[in-house]
Amino acid sequence: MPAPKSCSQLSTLLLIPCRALNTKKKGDHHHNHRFSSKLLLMKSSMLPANFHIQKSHTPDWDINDTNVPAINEAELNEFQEWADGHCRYVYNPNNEDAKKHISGWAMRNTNNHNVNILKKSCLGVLVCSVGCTLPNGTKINLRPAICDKARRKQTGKPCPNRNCSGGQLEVLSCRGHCGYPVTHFWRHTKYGIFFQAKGIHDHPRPEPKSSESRRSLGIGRRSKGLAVLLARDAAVGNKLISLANGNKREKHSGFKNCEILPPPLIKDSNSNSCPISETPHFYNYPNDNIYCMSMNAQQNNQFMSYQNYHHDQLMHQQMFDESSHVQNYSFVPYPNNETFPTATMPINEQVHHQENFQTIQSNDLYEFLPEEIFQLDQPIVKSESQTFGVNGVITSAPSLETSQMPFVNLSNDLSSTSHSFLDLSSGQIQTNNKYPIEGFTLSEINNNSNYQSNISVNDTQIQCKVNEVAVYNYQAPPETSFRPNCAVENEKVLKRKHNDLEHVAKKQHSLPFHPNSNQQFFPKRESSSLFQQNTNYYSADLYTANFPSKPDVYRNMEKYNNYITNN
DNA sequence: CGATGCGGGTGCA
DNA sequence: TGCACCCGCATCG
Repeated sequence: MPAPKSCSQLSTLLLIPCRALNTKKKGDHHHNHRFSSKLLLMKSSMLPANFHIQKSHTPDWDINDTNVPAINEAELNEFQEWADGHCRYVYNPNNEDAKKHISGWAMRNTNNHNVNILKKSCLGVLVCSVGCTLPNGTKINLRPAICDKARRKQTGKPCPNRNCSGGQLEVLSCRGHCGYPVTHFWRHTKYGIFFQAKGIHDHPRPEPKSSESRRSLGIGRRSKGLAVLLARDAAVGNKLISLANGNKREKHSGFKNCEILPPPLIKDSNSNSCPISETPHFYNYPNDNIYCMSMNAQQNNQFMSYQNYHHDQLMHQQMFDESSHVQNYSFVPYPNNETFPTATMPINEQVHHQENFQTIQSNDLYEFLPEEIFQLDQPIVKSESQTFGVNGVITSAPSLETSQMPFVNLSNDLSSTSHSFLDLSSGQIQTNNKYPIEGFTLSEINNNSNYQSNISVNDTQIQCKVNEVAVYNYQAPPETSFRPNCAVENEKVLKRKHNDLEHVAKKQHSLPFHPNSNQQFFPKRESSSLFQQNTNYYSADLYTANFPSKPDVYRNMEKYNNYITNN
């Protein structure tokens, strides 16, 4: 393994107890035997953003332990509304939120046939089926109803964004735990309310319950007057929150405190969780990393938006799933320097957790006209001049108009003509001047021992550009695209992705073939003179790769020709 | 009406 | 056997 480069900036090597990363399912004996009692040497960048080692004074426990430890009052945690990642907390038994098992995530009760432990699973988030964009650039991220019946009523309803044409609400399900929904466990003892979460949400946050009530006031029915009032209220409120609360919100964010803990003292052979690689780097929707829009936090117009859900982007997501572990990582000093001073996190984790960014929930923005937004305060600006810096700090807002499938803007440098890309069929990073691939920095790959075996690259940090897209030589999911030693789960994930793609395919129903490469692709609506013409395509080979039995569905040269003609 | 919790039951691995 | 998930029921606000 080569010596890490630029460690001070990018990563640190850490010894992590495997149990700290959670073990494999019981049935996966191979994994258990191989990892459960060992230490792993890992790059910190490969760890979840919310990973840090618990302080030693906190007792170890697992929610399924026969006996959970007694907890001193001093060891109780503050309530985490947005707990994410594998984490455990013990709340004060009198904490009202904990008593109600509240979560910002839409969690529904799941019967685990254990009267002592309440189990809940995440329902994901309601999104627009066409991935429309609200006037302020955010996406629809509504809270799914917990009740199945009510949720069924929600889905299929017209997108509440009045600027959306034809979109319907649909559930973006959570698959953050081995392809299954993230689960929360609650257990009450006289010492405290024990909480444990398994999995990392791979979808945007839904609107919190607190804002949900607004919908019942009529916003959802597009009652403009009230909606504008409430939207105004919401936007101002968000600004005020960002101003007034500052770090305070961190306490409730799940960003700061979410921990992956050392193994329980009482080994629980029944515990079910994913192995080390269950991080967004491996298979979470990597398009969390794209189309993130944020503002300068110090200008009080900060907000975050996932922008990540669009059916088009599922394609992109699939493409990037295979290389998600080599996407741009960012270096973020961990809030608690005592415990984990050099944690790194990918951008998407920042988006998940960084509370410098406020979420404007879409329900606050029904009927939200740009001019109305701009009347509120400073405009919610999108700037193309700002960038995602090398260290991954989000400071840019990719153009919402010019890029049909926007990417993280990684660079201001638009002059580069040489690009590297990951050839998934060979596992090799290749360089040419024709087919760049976006969204990762090669220095991360270089330093990544987990994935380095078949990858050799220059020590050049390649940064790709907004609007620049790659013909993607997709053949088949490589081994490294999934969790190592987790074949069963990988298969599940693949199956679900397959279903996703099928879903996408039905909606897209046609993709053209690239005239020169015989690959399918997503055409761009607008081509930029900055880039070579041939790079302005999204490959869709993965469609045929995933649906070898029905390639015809995606072949429609006529449509492509029409497209070329019209554009 | 929907959130929440409980629990019987099924299918899968 | 453990887990995800479905369903119905009851309670509560």
